[in-house]
Amino acid sequence: MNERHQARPITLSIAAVERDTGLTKDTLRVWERRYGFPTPERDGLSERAYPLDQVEKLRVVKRLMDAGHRPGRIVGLPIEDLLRISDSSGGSPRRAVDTVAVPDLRTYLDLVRSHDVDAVRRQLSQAQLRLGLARFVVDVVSPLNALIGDAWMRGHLEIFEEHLYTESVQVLLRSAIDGMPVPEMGGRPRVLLTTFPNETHSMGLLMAEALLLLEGCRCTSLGVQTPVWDIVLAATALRTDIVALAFTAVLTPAVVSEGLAELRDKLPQTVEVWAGGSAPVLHRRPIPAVRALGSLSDIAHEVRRWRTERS
Amino acid sequence: MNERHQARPITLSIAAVERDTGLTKDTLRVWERRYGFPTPERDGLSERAYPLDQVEKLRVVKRLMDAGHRPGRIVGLPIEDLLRISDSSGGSPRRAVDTVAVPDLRTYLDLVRSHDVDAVRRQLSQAQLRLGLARFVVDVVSPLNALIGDAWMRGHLEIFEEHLYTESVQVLLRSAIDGMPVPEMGGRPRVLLTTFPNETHSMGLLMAEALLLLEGCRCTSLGVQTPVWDIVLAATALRTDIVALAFTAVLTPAVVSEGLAELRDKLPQTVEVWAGGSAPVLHRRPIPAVRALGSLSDIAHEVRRWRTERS
DNA sequence: CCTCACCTTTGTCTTGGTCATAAACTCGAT
DNA sequence: ATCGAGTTTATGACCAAGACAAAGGTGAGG
Repeated sequence: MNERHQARPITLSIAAVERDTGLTKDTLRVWERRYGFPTPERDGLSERAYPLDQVEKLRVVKRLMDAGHRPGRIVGLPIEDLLRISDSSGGSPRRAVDTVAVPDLRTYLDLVRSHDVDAVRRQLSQAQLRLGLARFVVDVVSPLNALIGDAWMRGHLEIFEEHLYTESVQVLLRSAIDGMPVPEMGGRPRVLLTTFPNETHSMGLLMAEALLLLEGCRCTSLGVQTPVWDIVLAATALRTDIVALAFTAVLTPAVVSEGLAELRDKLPQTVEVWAGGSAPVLHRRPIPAVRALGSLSDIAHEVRRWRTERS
Repeated sequence: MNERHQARPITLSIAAVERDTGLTKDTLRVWERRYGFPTPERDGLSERAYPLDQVEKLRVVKRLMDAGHRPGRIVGLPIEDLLRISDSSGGSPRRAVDTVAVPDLRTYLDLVRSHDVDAVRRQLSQAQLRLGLARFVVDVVSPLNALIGDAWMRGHLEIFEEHLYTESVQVLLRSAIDGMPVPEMGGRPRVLLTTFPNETHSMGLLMAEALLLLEGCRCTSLGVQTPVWDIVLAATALRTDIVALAFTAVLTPAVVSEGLAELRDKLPQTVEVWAGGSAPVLHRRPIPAVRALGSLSDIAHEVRRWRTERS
C-alpha cells in the first residue's frame, strides 16, 4: 500500500471541527475574526483547514468555558496555561472516598488503554458486586466518567477507547437495571427520565435510573433528546410525579435555563422537575421550582423528601 | 393558570427546525430564496419563525429526498401530493410475511399510542419468544421501525410515543443480547459495530448485533458516532475481522460515500467493511470493497460466506 | 451589602455571494 | 434504440461582514 494507507488526517474541515469540539461554525469564524484564534490554514480552494493541535486547544477552551470561563480571556493563552487552569480550578473537590473498598480509578483507565474489553467489564462487574450498585454508581462510575472525560480532553485517550469504556459501563448498568425487581404496580413516585434535544449522553440517565430503582421508584426512560413539549405530553400520558433531566455541558447555558423554565411552566404544578449532571449552569443560576441535584447521591434524599411531603 | 400554560408553541426558530428536520440552516435559507418555500414569518426582530405545518411539510420533503427525489421538483407541491408520492413509491416492496405467526404490526402501533409501556413490552416479548430472536428482529422489529417512522413523519405519532417504542425495543434487544451465550474465546469472525459521527441511531447496531451473535460471531460495539480514524484504531487494537456500520438517512450521501471510501482505504485489506441500514446511497452507489447489505437477513449469509472463504 | 443603570462580551442570526460536485440533459456514434 | 461523452443545471456547503439581544461585568448611590 502507499503512504496514504494509515495516514492520519492532519487538518480538519470546519464541519469536522464543529463535530469534534461542539463549537458551531459561526462561533469558530467569529472567534477567528475577534480573537485571532484559531488560525486555520486554507485548503485547495480557500476553505478553512484546522490543524489538529488547534482543534485540541479548542477542546480545552470549550471545557474551560463549560466550567465558567469566558472565551475572550482564555483563547489567547498557550495551551499549557489552559491545562494549568483546568487543573487548579476544575480539580477534584470531592476526595477521600473509602480507598480500601474503592480501587484506584487509574487501574480502570489503564485497563481501558489496554483495550481488553472483557477485563474492563470483569473489573467493573466485580466492583459492582463488592460495593453494591448504589456505591458503585456514585463512587466508581461517576468519578470514573470524569476521569475518562478529562483524559480524553487532554489527548491521553483515543475516542474509541472512551467509546469502549462507555459501552462497557452502559452494558453493565443496563444489565443491573434489567435484573432488579420491578417495584409494585402502584409504587410511587413515578419518574420520567430523559434529556433535552442535542443532549445525546445517556449515561446520566442510566445512573439516575439505577439509583431511583434502588429507592423503589417506578421509572420510565424516554431515552435522549426529547423536545420540551413532548416531555410534557409524556408526563401527562404516563401520570408522572417527577420529570428527571440529565445534562452535560454540550447544551449552552441559555438553552438549559430556557428549556427548564419552559418545561416548568408547561407542566402541572404537581409534577416536580429534577435536573442533574455536570452542566454548571444548573447551580450557578437556579430556576424557580426546579430542583437542581448537585450529585447523584442527592437522589436518595430527594426521593425520601418527596415521599414525606406526599404522605 | 393562564393561557400560556400547556400552550403548544406555534412557530419554531431556524435552529429548532434544523434539529427537527435535519435540514441545515444554510439549506433552509437557500430553499426560501430559490424555491419560495418555506415562507417563515418573522418574529419580534426579523428572525425566521417557521409555522408548524411548514415544518411538517419539510419533514415529508426530507423523507422523499432520502428516497431519491430532488428538492427542486417537490418543494413546490402541496403536502397531499407529497404524501401520495410517499405512498406509491416508498410503499412496501416486501410483503406476504407469515401472517399467522406475525401479528399485524398495526396492533403494536395502537399499543404504543395507548401509552401502555408495559403492554408494549409484553407484546414484543411474547412475539420474540414465539418467533425466535432472528425472525423477531427481521420480521417484526425492522418493519415496525419503518411503520413507526412513517407514522411519525405524517404526524400520526408524537415524538415521545416514538421514543417510548424505541426505548422498549432497545431494552428488549439488549436483554436478549445480554442473555445469549457468549461464543467461545477464539470464535470468529470478530465484528466491530458502530456508526459514523452524527449518526445517533443505535437500533440498527442492536439488531445487527443480535443476528451476529446468533451466528456465533464475537461482537464488540463501540456505540454510535465513531470517527473514521478511531474505527481504524479500534479495529486494529481489537484484531477485528469485520467492521459493520449502520446507517439511516441523517447523513448526506456524500458523507456516507466518502467516509466508507476513506475507512476502506485506511483499514488493512484483510478486514471487511459491511454497511447496512436505510440509507439509499448504499445501494445506489456501491463503494469498492465495501459490502452493502440490503437487509438484515443478509447477515446470516454473509457470515457463512466469510467462514467459507477463510476456511 | 444590595440594586440599578450602564458598558462589554459573546453567540446567533442576517444578507448575499462563490463554488465544487452530482444529477439531468443533449447529441453523436455504434 | 442504446450507449457514452460532453454540457448544462441544480444543489448544498462555505464565506464575509454586519446587526443585535442577552448575559456578564462594573461602578455609583442608597
